Amino acid sequence: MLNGTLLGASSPVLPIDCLILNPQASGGTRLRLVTPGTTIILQGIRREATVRIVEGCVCLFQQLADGRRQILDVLGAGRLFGNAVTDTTRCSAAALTFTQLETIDVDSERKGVEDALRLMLHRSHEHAILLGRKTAAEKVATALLDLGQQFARRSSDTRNATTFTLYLTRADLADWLGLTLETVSRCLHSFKRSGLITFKHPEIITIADEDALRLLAAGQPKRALS
Amino acid sequence: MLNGTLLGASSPVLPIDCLILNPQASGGTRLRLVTPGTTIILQGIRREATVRIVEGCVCLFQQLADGRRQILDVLGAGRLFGNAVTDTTRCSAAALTFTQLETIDVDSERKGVEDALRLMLHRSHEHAILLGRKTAAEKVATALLDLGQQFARRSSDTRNATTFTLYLTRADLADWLGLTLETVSRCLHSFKRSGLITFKHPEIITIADEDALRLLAAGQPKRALS
DNA sequence: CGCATTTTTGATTCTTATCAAGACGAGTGG
DNA sequence: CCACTCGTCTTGATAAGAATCAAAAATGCG
Repeated sequence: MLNGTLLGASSPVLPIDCLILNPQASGGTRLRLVTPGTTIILQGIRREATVRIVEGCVCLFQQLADGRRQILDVLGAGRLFGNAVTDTTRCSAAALTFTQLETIDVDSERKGVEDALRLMLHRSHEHAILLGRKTAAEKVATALLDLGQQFARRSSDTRNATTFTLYLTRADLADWLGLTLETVSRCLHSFKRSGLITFKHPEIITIADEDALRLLAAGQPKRALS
Repeated sequence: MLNGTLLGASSPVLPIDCLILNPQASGGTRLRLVTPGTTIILQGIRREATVRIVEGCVCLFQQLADGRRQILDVLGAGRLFGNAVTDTTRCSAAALTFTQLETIDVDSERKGVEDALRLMLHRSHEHAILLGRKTAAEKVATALLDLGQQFARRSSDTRNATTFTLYLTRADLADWLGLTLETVSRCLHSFKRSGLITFKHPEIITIADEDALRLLAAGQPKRALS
């Protein structure tokens, strides 16, 4: 386990921490704990280099030569990634929080792998319409709903408001949504002022008015946001 | 075969011609010819509703409630689509030219279906970085290279210039690239003026300087385009 | 507490969208 | 054969949304 190995330091956004996971060489160990900011490299061309997220949050991303980054998906507990599901030669994965990974046996979990692949494609298609055809506010609203669903905490709250930890920074959100971090920040504050969401700490978000957020995300006939 | 059935006429961009392909009911016929503008509906929840493009061009697209459209992929000969590969409840397919489709047997072509699914995901990821992080010129350049590869004609040309039929209109290109048709038109003319491409008819494109186009598509250090 | 990072906020610029005519081409019918 | 029409494409003027640039505020960490 080579945590701290320097790799791809050419880009400012790529974290220097880097974990090389080689399921073949790992022997008996099936579980790994990964620290935030770690870039996960799955070695081995074979489909066996595939893991399941037991707990935590991982993002899949791709980069252009000049450093522009696009986050392709944000994965929570239960999601799979690796060679059986994604082309790891083209895209990388990074842990956004302390994350526990479990190496899986692709042959005995054939069905799970296929479902993961389909889910990945389906989410990718949804992401395409978001990137290509939604406005900044619609993008951020869509992202919040998605993350709320994937990372919702057990809420002891009065209403059915969902609260979740935003493992992504504003810059990560921007790279996911095809925006800049300033625009993301402005959208979030606009939502806050409008009472759609609430947050005291910038990474603990509560969705206060899910219906309104859902309308916004779907591109409702525009109503002014303050 | 119900060619001409009215369906989804709510949207102005959706063609009124519509073919409902139901592989189960079709009996022995395996080949279908589809006319340009036809929206292809693959019936049946089962994975069997899957076809291979023998010849022609099909686009996969998705729409927002208010009519905004995002083309997810443009498929040429050899590509598969349908329930085994894409979620047909969420996205539709439309023929962009006379297209011959062949119903395939998903069980006997297990490997081919899996490869098609992987290709679809890979292209979707490339598309995401295009939509989210590339400029208009980079988007159009990338699209031209992709289409040139998929739809290249046998060229008896002197140089290694590739010529291809652009089955997509400017509006289609715009919906694929997350732009407007005017911006697409302006980019194409800018490329023409710069000598990267050539066209007399707006739908027959010749890539004159593929290397330069490739640099542009990859986001080279910006050099002014006239 | 002080430093580094992230986030917020403001002012300004720039890219691309929008709006608005024309131009071109293909097909139609007189 | 030639106006006429329709759809697509081109081109220009203007507007809007988001990016960029810049700096202050908040947060977290050692």
